[in-house]
Amino acid sequence: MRKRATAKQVAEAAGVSKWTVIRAFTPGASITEESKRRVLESAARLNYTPNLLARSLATKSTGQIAVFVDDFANPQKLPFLETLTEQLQAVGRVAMLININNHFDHVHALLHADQRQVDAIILFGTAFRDETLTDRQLGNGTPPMFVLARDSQIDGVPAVVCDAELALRDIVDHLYSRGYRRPGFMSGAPALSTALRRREYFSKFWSEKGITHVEQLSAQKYSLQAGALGIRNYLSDTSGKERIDVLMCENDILALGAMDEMRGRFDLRIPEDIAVVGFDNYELGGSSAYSLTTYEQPLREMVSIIIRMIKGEVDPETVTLPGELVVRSST
Amino acid sequence: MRKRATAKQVAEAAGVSKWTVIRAFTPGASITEESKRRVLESAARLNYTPNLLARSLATKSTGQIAVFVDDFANPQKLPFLETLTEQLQAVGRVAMLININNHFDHVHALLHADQRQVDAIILFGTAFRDETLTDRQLGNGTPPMFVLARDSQIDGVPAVVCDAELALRDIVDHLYSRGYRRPGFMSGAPALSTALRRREYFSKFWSEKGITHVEQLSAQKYSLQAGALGIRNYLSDTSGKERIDVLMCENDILALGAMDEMRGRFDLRIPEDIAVVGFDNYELGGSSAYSLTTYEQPLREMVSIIIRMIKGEVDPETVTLPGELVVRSST
DNA sequence: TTGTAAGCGTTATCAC
DNA sequence: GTGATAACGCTTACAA
Repeated sequence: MRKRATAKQVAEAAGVSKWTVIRAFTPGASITEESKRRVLESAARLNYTPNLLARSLATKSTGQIAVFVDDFANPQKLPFLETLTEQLQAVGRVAMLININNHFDHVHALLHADQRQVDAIILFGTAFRDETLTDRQLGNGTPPMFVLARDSQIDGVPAVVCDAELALRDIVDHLYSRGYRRPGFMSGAPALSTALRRREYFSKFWSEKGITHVEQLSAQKYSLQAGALGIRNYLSDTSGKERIDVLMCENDILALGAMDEMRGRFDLRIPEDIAVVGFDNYELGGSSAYSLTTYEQPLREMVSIIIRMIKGEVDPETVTLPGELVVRSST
Repeated sequence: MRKRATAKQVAEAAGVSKWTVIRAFTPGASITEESKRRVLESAARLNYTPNLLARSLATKSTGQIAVFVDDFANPQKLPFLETLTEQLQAVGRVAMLININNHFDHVHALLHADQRQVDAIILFGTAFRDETLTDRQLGNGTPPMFVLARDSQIDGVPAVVCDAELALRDIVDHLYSRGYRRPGFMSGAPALSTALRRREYFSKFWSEKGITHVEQLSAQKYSLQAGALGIRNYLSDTSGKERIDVLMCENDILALGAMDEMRGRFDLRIPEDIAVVGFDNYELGGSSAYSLTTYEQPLREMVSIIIRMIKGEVDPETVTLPGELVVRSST
């Protein structure tokens, strides 16, 4: 059975009251050097550390931030999680990682996080439906929510995203200057595709260049297989001369899956037969096997801003940040 | 300001005592249907849900499991985290994701987790040094620890791992039967390499087949770049005829990095010039670009067992589980 | 079946 | 600067 020392025990050992013990552990509290020394000494001897649980109950702030994730197939989640945990911990917070896939429906997860008194909820999902969160059955007490790396369609819930308009303008400019004229766009989950707005801007900027038709491919979800299937369906149905000359995929994973399929099953050369563009700058896309042109999100800044919103240092408003085009030999 | 209804308020609204309210929310408590109905009704109206924080303080059990991660470069962490969170949540627990990289040294993280009264700690790291955790400065009250997916060198801390002996026997048998006779092994972080024991068994089984020399390559850490660098150093220093004919990498990421380098910079064919084997069965390794022979860990079972240990349903003892060889065209 | 008293380990606030 | 009182919201006895 676990047994931890409490402030009370330390107090007795040090010959002071438990409130003095608390003061010794409260930066800037008014306490004499002498008392503090004695308290810390006894504390060390008894192996005492404050119980954050009890503190949270009293202060009504847990320092715990729930992070909702629903798409573990995208390896790009990992660097985000790394940065997120790192920056949260740097300001004394900690991440509660909550899987909102399948069985764990969102409302339930929300309820659970709420019951655990988290200070905030970061929606770092991909395919979740905003509608399920819109009504927020939890009444007025719900912890503040923030959406990371996709648009928010929920009223009063701000998002921190990479600026899709800037990104797609850069991408289309690049492709146009490379001479491509028959663009295609492969989207993943329908719900997210609208939220990311990548497809929308892709079409818009092509049409500004006089190219009004963008071939639409759909992968239904975000995975290698889905990307492969998406391009396979298209290529099987379309003869060589009618094919697109460049394919933009909604993220790198789709792009990698599509590239494999194009080369492995259809013997196409990239970029000679079809060029490919992704989004995210996932590490493996940069390998010589793929050398995928892509767009990098300003991960650290995005995370940093969302944390400052949580801390209340920045007004909770949707923020879009510029990313960076990464040109490689797939275009 | 947040305001949640408390059991007391619900009690007043329902015209009962707060303990009756508790009972209505405690499965199997003795309470009349009538009381329960009235309580739940008031609770619903007031939007009441139990405060898990207060409960934890009273019960001395938080249902929170700290997961220590120090290697976010390996995408294989993601499916593990997915399974872990899924299974934890299925039994009413939740994962606290703790980054123990760089600045966040392990002892500090341990202390922090302990102060938050987590029920258990899962060490799901790669390169952490066991020594720093061995003494466990926290005294006797430390939450139980478990190591996931690598060996434990800490006294009294059990590990749940994929059986390296079985795995390497299968792998070496396979390579031998394919006719390879000049094996090389690329290891990553020195600390982990010994913990994984893959190198050790690789050499052992080759030597049982009469091949006593295994070329040792080192990548220092686990990443694409490290894998690429490791093989580059070796190939630059070794002329064609003296080269190994098969390279086993400690995990898939190293293998993918090495393959890129072998093909991109040295124009080698895989497997004709050098065959490659990885470990983990990371999804991308199965793509046609790599088609990497590898070994799959029994992820779900590993997670399941560690959770049962946490719940106390299984004795906390180190467990090794068999995985499965996945043969593809890289060998 | 239900109500009461005591306790979990802190913090906030006010006297001294 | 220090000690005391009350409170945070729940659970676990135990008594009615």
